[in-house]
Amino acid sequence: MTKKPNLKTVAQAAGVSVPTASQVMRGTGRISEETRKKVLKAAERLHYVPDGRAASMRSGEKREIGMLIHRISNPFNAEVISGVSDHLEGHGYLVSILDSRDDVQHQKKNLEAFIRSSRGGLIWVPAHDTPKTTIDMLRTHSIPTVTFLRQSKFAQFDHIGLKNTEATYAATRHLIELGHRGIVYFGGEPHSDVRQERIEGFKSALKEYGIDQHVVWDAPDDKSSGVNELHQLLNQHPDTTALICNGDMIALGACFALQKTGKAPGKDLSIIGFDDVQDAALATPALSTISTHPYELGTLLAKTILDRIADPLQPVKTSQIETQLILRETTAPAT
Amino acid sequence: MTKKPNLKTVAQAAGVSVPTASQVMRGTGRISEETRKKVLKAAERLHYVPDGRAASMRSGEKREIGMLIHRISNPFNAEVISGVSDHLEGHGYLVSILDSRDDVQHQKKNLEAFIRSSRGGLIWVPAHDTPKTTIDMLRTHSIPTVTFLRQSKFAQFDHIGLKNTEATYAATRHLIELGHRGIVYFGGEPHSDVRQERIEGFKSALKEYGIDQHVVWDAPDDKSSGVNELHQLLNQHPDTTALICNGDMIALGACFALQKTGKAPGKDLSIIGFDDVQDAALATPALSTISTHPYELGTLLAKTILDRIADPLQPVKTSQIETQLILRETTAPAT
DNA sequence: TTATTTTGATATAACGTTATATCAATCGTC
DNA sequence: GACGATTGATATAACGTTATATCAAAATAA
Repeated sequence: MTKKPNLKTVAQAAGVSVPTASQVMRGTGRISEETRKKVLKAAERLHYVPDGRAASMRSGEKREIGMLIHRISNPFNAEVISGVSDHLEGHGYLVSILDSRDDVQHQKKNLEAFIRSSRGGLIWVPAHDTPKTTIDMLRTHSIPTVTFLRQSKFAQFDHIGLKNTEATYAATRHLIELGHRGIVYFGGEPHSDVRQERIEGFKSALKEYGIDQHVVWDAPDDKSSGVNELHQLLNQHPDTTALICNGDMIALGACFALQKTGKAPGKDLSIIGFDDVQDAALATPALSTISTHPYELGTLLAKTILDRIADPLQPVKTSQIETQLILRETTAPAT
Repeated sequence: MTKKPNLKTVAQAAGVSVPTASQVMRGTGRISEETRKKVLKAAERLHYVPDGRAASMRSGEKREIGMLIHRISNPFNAEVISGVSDHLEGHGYLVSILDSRDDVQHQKKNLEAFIRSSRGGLIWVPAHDTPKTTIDMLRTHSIPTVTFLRQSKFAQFDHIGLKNTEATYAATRHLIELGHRGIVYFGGEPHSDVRQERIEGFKSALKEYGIDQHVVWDAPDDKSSGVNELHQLLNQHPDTTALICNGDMIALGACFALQKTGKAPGKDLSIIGFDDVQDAALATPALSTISTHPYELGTLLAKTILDRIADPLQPVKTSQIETQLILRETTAPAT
């Protein structure tokens, strides 16, 4: 087993100096065609691959961007990742993913390791209740950072969010115009800022139509919680005719629970989800929902962090992604 | 904005030499309590974080393990990742994920960047039709590598797979004992080795009971393909009474398609999935399926790569994870 | 011809760590 | 009180690159 080749090995094999070999590998400097070929041939023969650590340490360039997100298996996030990767790989970056599991302890550990590893930038969904110390740690090391979905309370990072308030406003308004009055906001954690924005839109639509009272039901954003909590909700608020859900998974769970009791989503209870995951369109009945544009969000994230890296001192930017109300089979006029 | 602190800064602030500061930070060497405190205080005050690149380059230790997988959003993979991370984080490693999207081009790019970045090891699901050149690249740089799920044809890496053949053998046998004779293997790509193993078990069970003829139906492993292809399958093979599916998603798709025509999974057609994703238990009717143990798989992967790193020359190891047939509501005696 | 620029390469130092060797000072031992 | 052992620190070099400065030789200009 031969030792791992480095520039020195290559240079010796090609009969040139180390800096010359370096220049050939990077295509910089003034190099004659003859020596260029010699070096490339030697590199090829030895299977030389440059050591990114050394290169990065000396040049200061970091060719890797990290994403730290709350749930890696979330299909929405997977689409965002695709958008980010496609764009950044085109610019010569490697994109790697860390999973915080929405847990501040994991997140802290990950960020510490992240800082040690000296990556070029961070695309981040802050975990719920991220403490100020964690933010400070990032700020201190002045790492180019863009957050998405959730915005940190404490620090000024570039941010790209969804038009949450507009989205639920439009959805609620649509339900009201279908004649619904008993509309409940279903799902999400009480302390979530994103959810707060959505409830904002929900409430303002109700208010606009003179409905002052509103019901918000807390529940985790997954399918099983939709299944488990629906009946409790309906028992406690029997005049409910429609749900605005905090996510598609809990909405689909609610659909299942409803069907189990012989009732039909749409006909007996109108349900609107959020995210437009693949299953939403495939479910029976197909779920009405709010579509965001995760791939485009990813592209925008990539552009934003490249801008931030290019000019770390520019003012902080915030943008919002448009959403779209998609009406399928789980929404119908109130009876 | 102050410059990023390094060991030199810290050492100066504490009035000691650089090596001393280094030893304090790592807790090695002989250091008096007094200087230890001085250095730690200075480090704290300056928010010092060591540069992992430099440390790794000098010491040869790599504290980061990469996972390169085919679909990051697959819930099965998400569980595996949890298992790997929990174990390796306990050993001081950072686990980062790359997504190959099951595309050999993406995979190649990712691996090249991976090699440049000098990580400590690779946990890998090779993309379909991974070419020999890609394998050779990995071999040449002697990166500790463990594959899972899919085994490379060309190279000898440590590998952890599922007991695919046993799993489908047991499932098929169960269906036969329920009286089924028209059993079809549904889903998967023709050139998949994993699938081939599963078909092996399927066929050998049939053979054991004197059923020589068998039907295998190719189809992508997702829900929509289950929905779309079921009727075609049933038209072409009207005597089908049971399906062994290549994955839960296509199985759930088949359930939906069946229900849409007024028939009932279990009663009119027995269906068994593979993976036991969260939705399998929540669906109506609940899906009978084969459970693998993704978290345990992850733990085993972590242990395996640690062993490989500790002793790169030890013989290649291969193991298989047990599976478990889980009977829910989509399997019933043949009528 | 001599002076000047261009070409193609190299020498040297630096990035931020850690491994190894070394060293003075303190300690214990007989 | 002379000797070796231990303690607590440091000097030096090395990891594999790249930035900068330098330099001889060839080409061009005056």
